[in-house]
Amino acid sequence: MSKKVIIHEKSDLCKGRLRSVHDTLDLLSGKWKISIISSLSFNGKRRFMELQRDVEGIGAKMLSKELKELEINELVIRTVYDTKPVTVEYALTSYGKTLQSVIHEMSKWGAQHRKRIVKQAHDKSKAA
Amino acid sequence: MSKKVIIHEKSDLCKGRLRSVHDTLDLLSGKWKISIISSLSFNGKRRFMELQRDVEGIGAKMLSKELKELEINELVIRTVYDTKPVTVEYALTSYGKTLQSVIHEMSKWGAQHRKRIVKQAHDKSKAA
DNA sequence: GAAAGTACTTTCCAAAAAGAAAGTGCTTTC
DNA sequence: GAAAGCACTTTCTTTTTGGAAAGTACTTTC
Repeated sequence: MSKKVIIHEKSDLCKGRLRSVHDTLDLLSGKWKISIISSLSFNGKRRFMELQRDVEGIGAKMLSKELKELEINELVIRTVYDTKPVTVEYALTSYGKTLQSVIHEMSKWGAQHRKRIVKQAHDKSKAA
Repeated sequence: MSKKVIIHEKSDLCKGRLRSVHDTLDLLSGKWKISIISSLSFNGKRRFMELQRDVEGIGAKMLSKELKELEINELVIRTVYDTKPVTVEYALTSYGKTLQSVIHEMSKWGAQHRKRIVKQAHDKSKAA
């Protein structure tokens, strides 16, 4: 159950930073993780089906796989309630919330990049 | 030549942030981009073969593909010198350098995450 | 008692990504 | 003139990823 914690191996001094960036990147990559984290961060606790409805387009298999990976990395906790039938709730851990600074930086850069690309496209169409 | 600028479509208000994060993530994803950026950031200008030696394991096809994507997104400039045979140099653009804040956040988080995971593994082996 | 809902897992398949190897065209070095 | 270096591209094969559909098991509602 613990092999999905991807950690990159390299020896050099300067390569430590590279490895760290890759570790973070791998944790967030895949089409769905950011959307899942975002829903959890916005809504607090969420059940499987709720998440599936939040994250449009995701199938049960993918959702279950992504949640497992997030759980292994301790970003998300899964709580099972002994009701009939069982209720399962997912939530960000407080550790998961520490990712928010990273996500915020990415969001800021991404927003500004989009503006740049759109402006560029606009300028090009003018030139023609 | 300009279709590789990946921009996600979604309508909602809150989804704008999601889209921005995905834009950034897509730009940096793939096994090699971060390593290429890192070599360029450390060494300044670099030629194709130098990069291939810097980034261990990368093949010519991948290197050329990744460089093209970075170029399209204006993170890297490619300069051809009219020597015989031609000399080609790659370098980060000043815009490319603006990514450094994002990369730095990822690096910080990744380093601390690794510590956490290693400590956890250590604690577990003790308990056994 | 049939349908629908929750929480998944399993199987099967198609598409995409990645790597290995060879090829191109030109030049300098031995 | 053979070999090797630069900067790639092309082709072919393998691996990985992702999705659709069905299945499991249990329960509440009509």
